[in-house]
Amino acid sequence: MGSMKIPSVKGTRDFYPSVMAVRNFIVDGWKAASNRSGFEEYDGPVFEHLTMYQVKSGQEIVEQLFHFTDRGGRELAIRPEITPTLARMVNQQINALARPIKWFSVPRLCRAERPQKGRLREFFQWNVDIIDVDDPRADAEVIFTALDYLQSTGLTAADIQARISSRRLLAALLQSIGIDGSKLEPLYALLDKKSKLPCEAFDEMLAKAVSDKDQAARIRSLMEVQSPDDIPQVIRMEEPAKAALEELKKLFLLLDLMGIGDFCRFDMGIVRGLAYYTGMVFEVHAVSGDLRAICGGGRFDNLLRDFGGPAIAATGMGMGDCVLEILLREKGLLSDTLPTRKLDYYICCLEEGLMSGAIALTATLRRLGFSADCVYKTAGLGKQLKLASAAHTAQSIIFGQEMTKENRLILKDMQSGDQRSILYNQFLSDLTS
RNA sequence: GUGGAUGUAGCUCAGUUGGUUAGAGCACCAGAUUGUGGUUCUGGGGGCCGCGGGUUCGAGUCCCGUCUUCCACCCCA
Repeated sequence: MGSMKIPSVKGTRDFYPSVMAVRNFIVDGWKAASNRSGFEEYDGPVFEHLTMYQVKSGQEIVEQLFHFTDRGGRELAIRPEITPTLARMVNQQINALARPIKWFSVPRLCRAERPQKGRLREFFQWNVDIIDVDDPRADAEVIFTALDYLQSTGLTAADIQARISSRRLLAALLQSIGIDGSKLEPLYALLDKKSKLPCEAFDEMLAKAVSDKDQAARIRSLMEVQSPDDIPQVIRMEEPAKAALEELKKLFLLLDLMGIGDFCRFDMGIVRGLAYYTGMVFEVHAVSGDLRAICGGGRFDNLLRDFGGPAIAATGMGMGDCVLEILLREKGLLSDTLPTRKLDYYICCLEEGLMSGAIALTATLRRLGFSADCVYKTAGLGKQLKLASAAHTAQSIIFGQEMTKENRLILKDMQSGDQRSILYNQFLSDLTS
């Protein structure tokens, strides 16, 4: 029992300092982009009542949750997404919160799925949501914020592309073809898979889902449409479809206006598996390679209502850290030598008798707001400067014979290598002036 | 949940038809250098060869099981 080696849990990562630096690099970028677009940060608990995740999902999803019973008999689950928490929090204070609400979060999430490329059991996911803006402006801003971040990492329109469609438009078109409203949901799941399936396999599955051959043929030609403008040539547009199409066109105008038109493309094949989307849906994909989506989202106007609140519009997106990190690495946009710490001063001490002075100066520097560290043991200067270098310090302070004889310390700039001696008291007063 | 591959030092990997005491590079530590870092050279510490069982005189090597990781499927909030 005493000498058991316990392995890490399947699908989890250990964030050693060098790995943590990468995670921070990503998360800091997310937060900066959120701030640029005017989002406020929030967070919730890492576990919630299990039923919260059963509201919108079936039994299969519940099997992919880490859940447990607490000592009071409560059925709880570790959060697999933060959107239900967002809905709960917003509903709880809906009358007190200033609207529109623009919130973001970077929650740590867990899903009990089998790990594979770009998917682990514990991960981080950036979420941005806009609540109570029933206008394509909000959809455009969500897409903009995601693309603004991705551009800030150095990715270009040659690397990534946002594929955009509309659930509202798709639903209206399918219904005008004659598909019954109750059949829409299973059809969404099938259409969402189209791009991953061979043509024949898709046709076969479509034939099973839609028995009417004429309907199936029209769905096939609808899915081949390249531009929203071509839709009227394939299907006669009725009023709901016309309105949805106008809304989608307005969204693309806004994306052009925001200067990200090059990144955005209409794609009838973007459906998203989930039932709760009600309008715009989008995914950002790497142009080449076979990575899963970097991020995805859309409009879900029924969200708050489904969680017992008022019917208020909402739109948002999520971006996970796993696929993103793989892509950034592939594109050479992740340095493998990100600093794990940065110091203003590192204090080297060459004589045991000077150590108490070095300790005191280190503490003084820290209290003044500088980052500072000091050797634990006196040693050769070469070795101490090596430690200073490893600590990524801007300057080294050397306590040596100059201190003993003249009360002077040596200040060495680690970038240039230049150094000068300065009276201890002068150094201190320079800092505070 | 299903299928395939994988596992040797902290990391990346060698390791002959099964045959002495399991190797290299990188990383780490020390020395060259008792007052000058990122370079170089020399040396050192580190291994239940994933784990359990089996075959064999003998297993890192062959067989079975199991776990991990990776890949694909299911799913994808």
